[in-house]
Amino acid sequence: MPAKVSDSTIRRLSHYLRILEAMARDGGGTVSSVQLAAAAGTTAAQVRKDLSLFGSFGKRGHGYQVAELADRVREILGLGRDWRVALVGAGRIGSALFEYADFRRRGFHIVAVLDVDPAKIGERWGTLAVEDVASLEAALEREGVEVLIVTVPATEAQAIVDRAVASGVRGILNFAPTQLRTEDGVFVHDVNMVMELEALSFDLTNRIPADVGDTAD
Amino acid sequence: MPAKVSDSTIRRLSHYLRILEAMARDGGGTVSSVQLAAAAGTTAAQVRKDLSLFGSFGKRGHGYQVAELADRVREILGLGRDWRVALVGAGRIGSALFEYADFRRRGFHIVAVLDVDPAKIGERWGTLAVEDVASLEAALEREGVEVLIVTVPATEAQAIVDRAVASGVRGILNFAPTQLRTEDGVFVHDVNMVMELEALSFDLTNRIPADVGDTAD
DNA sequence: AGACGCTTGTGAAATAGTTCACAATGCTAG
DNA sequence: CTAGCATTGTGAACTATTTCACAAGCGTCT
Repeated sequence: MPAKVSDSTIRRLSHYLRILEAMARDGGGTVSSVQLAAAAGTTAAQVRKDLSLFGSFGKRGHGYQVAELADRVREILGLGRDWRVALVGAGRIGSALFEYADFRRRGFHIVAVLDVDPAKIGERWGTLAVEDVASLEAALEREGVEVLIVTVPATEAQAIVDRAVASGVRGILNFAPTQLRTEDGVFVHDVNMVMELEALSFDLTNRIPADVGDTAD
Repeated sequence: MPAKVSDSTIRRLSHYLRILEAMARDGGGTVSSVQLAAAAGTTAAQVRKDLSLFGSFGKRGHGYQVAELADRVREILGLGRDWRVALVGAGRIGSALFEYADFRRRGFHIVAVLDVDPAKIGERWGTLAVEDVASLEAALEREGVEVLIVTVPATEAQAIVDRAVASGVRGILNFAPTQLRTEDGVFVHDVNMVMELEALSFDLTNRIPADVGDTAD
């Protein structure tokens, strides 16, 4: 593994992978960096640079073998295995994620669902029963959970994450709109829909192509 | 408006805003860039640089007035108004977003919900009825929609977006895992949960602090 | 009123990320 | 077996973003 891989490179690899899988379904044999870049909305040089960080996967003059490159990217991203995931927060968003087929398809298996709400505890979700978040540690250890999906209110997220980390969780997908603090070696990725809407609001307000001047301020 | 504002700056402003609002609730009078940076997980210089792009909001020696800075940031982000939003895709995720209080709180009002599924069309969602996506244009024009939230399958997203853009939509929050193509002046922001999980998978696999060597490849 | 302490606002330096441009092939055809 | 074509892999140039470091204030205290 190269010492320095930027976050944007990883995100692009994930994007390439989705495209490569679609191409593989369409029976595609080879892709050039130019084609892959066009599909991903980036440049050919960027594609080649991204891939070359991890090895030499193409053939000069011919491009990349679609199926093989997909395998390599999957391997780089660590998707060659299954991940055991616990979902904390059995609300609307949690429920939507639980049903989200793309997670399972990528090897992320939700093996426990927890909530504080007594009305929810005991509900059957697929083959699982919603458990009391009081027994978080027990559930995480029982199921060998490594990744936590957090969809609880912002005020409760930190406490839950602290407990989960103490129980061995090392990766967190955080939907709570709060800045989580964790020790080194624990990775947190945020999904913040409000932030994206606000960025959209900024664009619509300030990045209008022509006319609006820069008279403000 | 300054000519060049990076996307990361905007995302941080959104983050600052959330922190400032929490501080305002706690009655906080002033913040220094150091305090704000600590809360946001960035540096004081970064905070000052971000803010200074838009004006001079602090007082030397004393920091920023919490309530006032929050107002300014809200204004920068274009949040001083309400946005009329349509939701296309009345599935699990759509339903979760519809109930998501933080959207409304920020002035994003869902004024129409559409789907293709005949079983869903006509369902009551709050004060709205789910409409047939066939009448997308009519709904968008009737409600004066400017922002679209897309939670349909990847295969259908592009067609819907094309129609919406033709009907005057200029901002799109895209949950479909696909690269949307739009004309200039239309802003697309993606929320890609699978990508975040894959980035997490990469981190867990490759960024383990010590021990794992770089023997691969 | 003047000096002091604290914190902003901001050029300049440093670091990170992207694009360019081309030599190094691998493949195919003759 | 050699020439020609296409496309990779990659140092070097460029651009963007972050961090540094410090002069410019603002308010307070004596």
